[in-house]
Amino acid sequence: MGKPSEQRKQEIIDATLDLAASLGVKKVTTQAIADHVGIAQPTVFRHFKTRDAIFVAAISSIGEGLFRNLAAFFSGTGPADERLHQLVRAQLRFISQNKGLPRLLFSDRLHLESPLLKQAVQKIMNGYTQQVSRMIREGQAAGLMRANLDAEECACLVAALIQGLVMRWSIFDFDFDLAAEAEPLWGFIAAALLVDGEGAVL
Amino acid sequence: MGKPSEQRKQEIIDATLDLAASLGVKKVTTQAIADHVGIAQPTVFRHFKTRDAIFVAAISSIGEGLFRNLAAFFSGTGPADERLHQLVRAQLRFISQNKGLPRLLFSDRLHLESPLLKQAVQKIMNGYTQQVSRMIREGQAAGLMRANLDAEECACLVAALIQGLVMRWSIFDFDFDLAAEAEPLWGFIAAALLVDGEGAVL
DNA sequence: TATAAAAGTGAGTAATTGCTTGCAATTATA
DNA sequence: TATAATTGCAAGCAATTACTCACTTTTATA
Repeated sequence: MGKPSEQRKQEIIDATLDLAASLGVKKVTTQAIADHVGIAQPTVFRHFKTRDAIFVAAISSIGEGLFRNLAAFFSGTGPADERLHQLVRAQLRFISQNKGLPRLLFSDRLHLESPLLKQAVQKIMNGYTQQVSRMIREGQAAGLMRANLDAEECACLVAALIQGLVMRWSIFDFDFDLAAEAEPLWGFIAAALLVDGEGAVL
Repeated sequence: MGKPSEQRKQEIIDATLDLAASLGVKKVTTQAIADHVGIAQPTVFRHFKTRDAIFVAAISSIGEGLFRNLAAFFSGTGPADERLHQLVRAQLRFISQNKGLPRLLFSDRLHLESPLLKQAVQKIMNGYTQQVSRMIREGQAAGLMRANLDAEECACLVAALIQGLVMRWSIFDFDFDLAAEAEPLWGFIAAALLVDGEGAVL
């Protein structure tokens, strides 16, 4: 009967993310996945009904991984500004170790071909901005962040900053240290959000 | 002899951008381009050696269009902060009218398949951040922007903000008014960069 | 108007690739 | 051990698609 289904599924997902990182989404054919896992190509379809379903599962898997990594900062107990700082750092670190994420994020498979895949990403992004805007409101309530800011709008822009940075990283072939960008990035965000932000050093 | 080559080339480029905007890059087949222009599919290859060459030409064309739209703000005579504000506004307006740009930008064709295409984009991005960092240095010299900021780093982050916003726009099916985001976006940038930024209303 | 070059096309090729099918091997369980 | 379910695979189908070729039509120009 071969390996149990759940284990194989995860192997297929991992192979997909590995291959996406190194080859790009387009080249992640079901044959390539099968070779990487070490099974025959039709066997892939024993575990996923369609190729798209594999990508949806991969996005969900990596999304869950990201949230598991960031959950501590979303709901921690320290001051909101420090938690946001740590969040940015942890997020860039996580992404720099999961290059499959930007590959999937910037694929046209996501952008028009697969509504399901897009929905999965929209869900992740909405969850993220919701958590960040909550943190910003906490920071405002504590007098740490400027009260005249629209928390939700700011959360979107913080997300945009990170995504834009990741996109630059992807376009430039992952050839700079993404995690190292956390500090100047935080300098920028702090300057924009914090009450005493004008003193930030970038 | 049919239409002169230069004119047909532009028609093919325009068709490519139109189709990319409405269908996504993957579905821009040479057949679809030919249909859209009103010629036979092999005729496309009279004007471009390969399909990739069409995409490279399309990116270059839209990049030139963008710079033509922004040139006035790069080298204007007014205060640097006002020019940057207008730049952001003009850029979002231009992109919102050229949806083919994000489609190409977020395609995996760009991200791994076609080194030439990626090079074209890298060139555009480098030119952009160079101009913006020059503006920021002008703003610093005029005492408008915080002197302790690294102009180049800030320029990258401004670019990242816009790209991230455009990406969000693309992922959410172009379903909000991108141009309208210019003002809150500028509020955020102003808060981060300007000497009196702490008073900015977002 | 004659000519050559360029633009255009119908028909076809080769390669890729998602997915199916019929059948064999393996394993859980009764 | 017998049975049923699941996992696995070799072979192949059907569709797509970038690109070629032999040939015709159009146009510039000498």
